[in-house]
Amino acid sequence: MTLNPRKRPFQGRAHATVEAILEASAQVIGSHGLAGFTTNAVAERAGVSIGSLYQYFASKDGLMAALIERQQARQVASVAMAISALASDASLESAVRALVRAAMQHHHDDPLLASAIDHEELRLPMDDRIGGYLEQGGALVTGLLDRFAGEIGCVDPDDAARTLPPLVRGVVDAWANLSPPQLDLAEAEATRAVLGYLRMREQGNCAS
Amino acid sequence: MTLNPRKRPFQGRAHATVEAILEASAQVIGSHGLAGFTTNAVAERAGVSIGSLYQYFASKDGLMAALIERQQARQVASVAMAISALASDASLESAVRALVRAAMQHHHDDPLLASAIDHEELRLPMDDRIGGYLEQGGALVTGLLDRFAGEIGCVDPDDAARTLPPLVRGVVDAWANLSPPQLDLAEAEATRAVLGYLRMREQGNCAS
DNA sequence: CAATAATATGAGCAAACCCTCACATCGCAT
DNA sequence: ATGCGATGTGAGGGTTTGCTCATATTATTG
Repeated sequence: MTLNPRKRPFQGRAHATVEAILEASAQVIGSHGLAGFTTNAVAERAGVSIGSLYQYFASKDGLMAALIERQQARQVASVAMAISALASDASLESAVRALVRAAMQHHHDDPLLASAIDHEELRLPMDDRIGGYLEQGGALVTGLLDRFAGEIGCVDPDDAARTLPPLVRGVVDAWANLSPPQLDLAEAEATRAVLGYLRMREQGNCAS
Repeated sequence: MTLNPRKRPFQGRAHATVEAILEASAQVIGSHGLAGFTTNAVAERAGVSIGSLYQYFASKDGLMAALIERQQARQVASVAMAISALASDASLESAVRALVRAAMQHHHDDPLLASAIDHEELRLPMDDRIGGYLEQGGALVTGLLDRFAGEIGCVDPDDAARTLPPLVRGVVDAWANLSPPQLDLAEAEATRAVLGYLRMREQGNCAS
């Protein structure tokens, strides 16, 4: 009944097995949705036996929890990468654009996987396991906002850090899931929304 | 293999049965997620036999498709209601606020259900069944934007109609799913984002 | 080269799954 | 009242599911 891992991989090949299982999970969900996400299907796709899967994951939900954690970590890493790659004289607009691009990558590669993780994250009790990533992501955004404190309205940085990622996510998903996907518009619209949000001045209670 | 309904309810009680099944589906998903969404569980919760369920829905996926359609229709209806309830001299801000509130209702009542529908909508081939609602919702938003054409920047109304609903959705979900939920901030942040998006003027290619 | 620990296997069990079908009940028209 | 179509029933068939465990293979250690 626990969601925690069952056994740690000590040797190299064990680590490779765990990685193959997680990658296979992402692929199965990405192509057949949560409805096709069965432990047998994952094992087959990963090219390992079902027994191996259950040596490292205590249950199907445990596997899902690990997958969520992996995706969260990747998301934070790609945002961090995008920020650190920013030129020192970058404009607010180009900074926002870079962040939007980073966010687009994951969600557009695999909208089925992204929405599945959204759902399972709500269902499973994993507050403690993703809290850290949320905090890291928040810190990255607040750090960036400080750099452009002059250009932005009176937003509370912590609020912005909570609001912006899901905002971008929602807009990007909507445009990217059209057929055919409208990636350019997705980027443009998300950027517009973020910049509009950041620059807005409320009706006067803002210390100019 | 078809997603279409199997038999139409002619008598009143049959219609009640169909409604009970759909409502039970929403409740089951809302409390146990897609993982708990089984046809037997739905029938039991609806207080009907499993046989009755399969008289009106050809398959589990067919039931899901009908549920998605129902939810979409409700969403459009509540937005239409919010718009028509607007005072004729309402400000853009109060109009946006009303729309945000309408959007908040569904997603906050049942975030698990909302995210499940998001996922299944991607997995199932139902472009033809939800296209109409998308169009209706778009028409409502463009109509509203025309009323405030002076106050807003140079947004394409069709783009805005596609961008705004998921934008609001993302922001509201993020704030409403905290524990404890921050409904006031959800409304404030979503409103801010929408107003910022609408009022923004691009860097000059806007026919003032 | 043992010997021991780590890793991998897959047949298969109990439970749950989706869905069918033969039958019972209900409501309306005549 | 009678007939007939519409509606409701639920046991259970055939399949799939999550998961275990006895066993085999591979790596590491002394």
